Amino acid sequence: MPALPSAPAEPHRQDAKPRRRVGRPAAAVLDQDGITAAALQLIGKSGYEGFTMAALARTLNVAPSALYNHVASKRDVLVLVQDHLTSLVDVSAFDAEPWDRAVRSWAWSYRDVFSKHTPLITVIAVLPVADAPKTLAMYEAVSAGFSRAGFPQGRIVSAIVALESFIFGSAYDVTAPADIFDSGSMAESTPNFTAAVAHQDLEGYAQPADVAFNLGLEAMIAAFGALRA
Amino acid sequence: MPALPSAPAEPHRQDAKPRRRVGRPAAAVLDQDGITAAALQLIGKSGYEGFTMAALARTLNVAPSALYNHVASKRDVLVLVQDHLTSLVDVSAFDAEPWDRAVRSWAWSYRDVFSKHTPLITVIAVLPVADAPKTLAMYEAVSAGFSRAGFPQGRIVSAIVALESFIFGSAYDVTAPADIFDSGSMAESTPNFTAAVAHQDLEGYAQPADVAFNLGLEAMIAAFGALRA
DNA sequence: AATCCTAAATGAACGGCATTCATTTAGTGG
DNA sequence: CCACTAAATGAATGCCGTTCATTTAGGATT
Repeated sequence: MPALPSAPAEPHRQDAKPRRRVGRPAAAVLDQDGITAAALQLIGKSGYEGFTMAALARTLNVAPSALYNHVASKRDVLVLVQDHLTSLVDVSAFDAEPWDRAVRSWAWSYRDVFSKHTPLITVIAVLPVADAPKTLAMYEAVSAGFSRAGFPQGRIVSAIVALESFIFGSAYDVTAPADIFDSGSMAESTPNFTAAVAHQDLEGYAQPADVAFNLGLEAMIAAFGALRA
Repeated sequence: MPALPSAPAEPHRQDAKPRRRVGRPAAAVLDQDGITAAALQLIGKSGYEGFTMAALARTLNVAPSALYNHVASKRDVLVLVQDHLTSLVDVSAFDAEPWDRAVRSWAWSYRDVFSKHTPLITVIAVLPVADAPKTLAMYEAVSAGFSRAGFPQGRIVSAIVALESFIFGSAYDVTAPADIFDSGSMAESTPNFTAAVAHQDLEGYAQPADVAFNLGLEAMIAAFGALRA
């Protein structure tokens, strides 16, 4: 949905002003923060298959239709959850550590958060930052860190996007089944790949997904680090 | 669904043997190839929102329930489509060009194919290769190319997975709205990021997504290239 | 204190969805 | 010609997100 300059009285707002309006009815059972918290808890308990508007309403002791006074759609709820989760991503290292360590710490944290919420990746990957203030705050912290480290300004956004793309893809990878690369009955016809799978070096990591993530992340850190002034 | 060792008479098979069984009824209106082709055409015309089992059946002049004689679920159809699309990814450069050029050509082709089919990424990213023979064939071609180029065997799979993760994430990026990084009213509170967006260098590319993809891909090619013997 | 206004909750509907199943159809091997 | 069976049908199921006319209840206005 692009912009809508003068939409009159939209049912929901992103910035959680503490319910002023003019002051009329203060006894609302529901609000966006409550919905977000309940959604997060429901997803944790039932997963994304069990996350329905009806189930969400049930945990809030409310009729499903009541949710639509605070949220325009189920997708809206997912956006709220996504933005909350992004606030859990650790950007603190950008204030305290050298650039490469900060990127490493941020990237692992980012991947870990969303590997438990891969269905949100389709939402976050194409969501305008204006609709997700906490996500925007993360970008601010990261780009400030890049700037401070002498990263050329014209490439900051591209570098962040490249890292983020890698992070999202790697988050899926975490959830892949352990036997994803078993060739099964086709092993004879794929000798190179089958051998590569059999001899994969785990490099001390517990999960293959961690090895691949480390490999790609270090590649980017090394190459991007060389761009700094 | 994990393995099912002795499932009796499963309704569908991946390898398209030319309809033998014993030889009874040869006049089937439907088969997996026809379903795949029709699905691909329907998706092209109506997108993934318009892709329903009912709509698919309609294009085949068949009742929706008839599809279930050849396919166990809608997800199964998506797997068939995904595997077909993967066969469109260009791996030919691995036979004809040096490693770095081959990786570059393969990665751009892979991203271009799936940027038009991002809803399939959730499927392909966690799908066992045994369920997708053409996808397995792609892995074979790529890992053979890595092997021939002197890439250490223990890291071939991890390197491919890292590249693939980046490719999947980047495919989403292609579909992002042009104004995704507009901070809107929050611009004053995010000066570093807002400036980085304003001064982003497009480096001659038509799309910001291409700049980021190039940046990340070249980083990986450079770092992985150094691992070769 | 009585009235008005309005945000927010309700419950019944709607259309669409994937999927199931009892039944019918139509070729083929015996 | 018969028996068998894969494949097609069409009705039914249950769930989903969402809409809407209606009711409720608390602060504002007088």
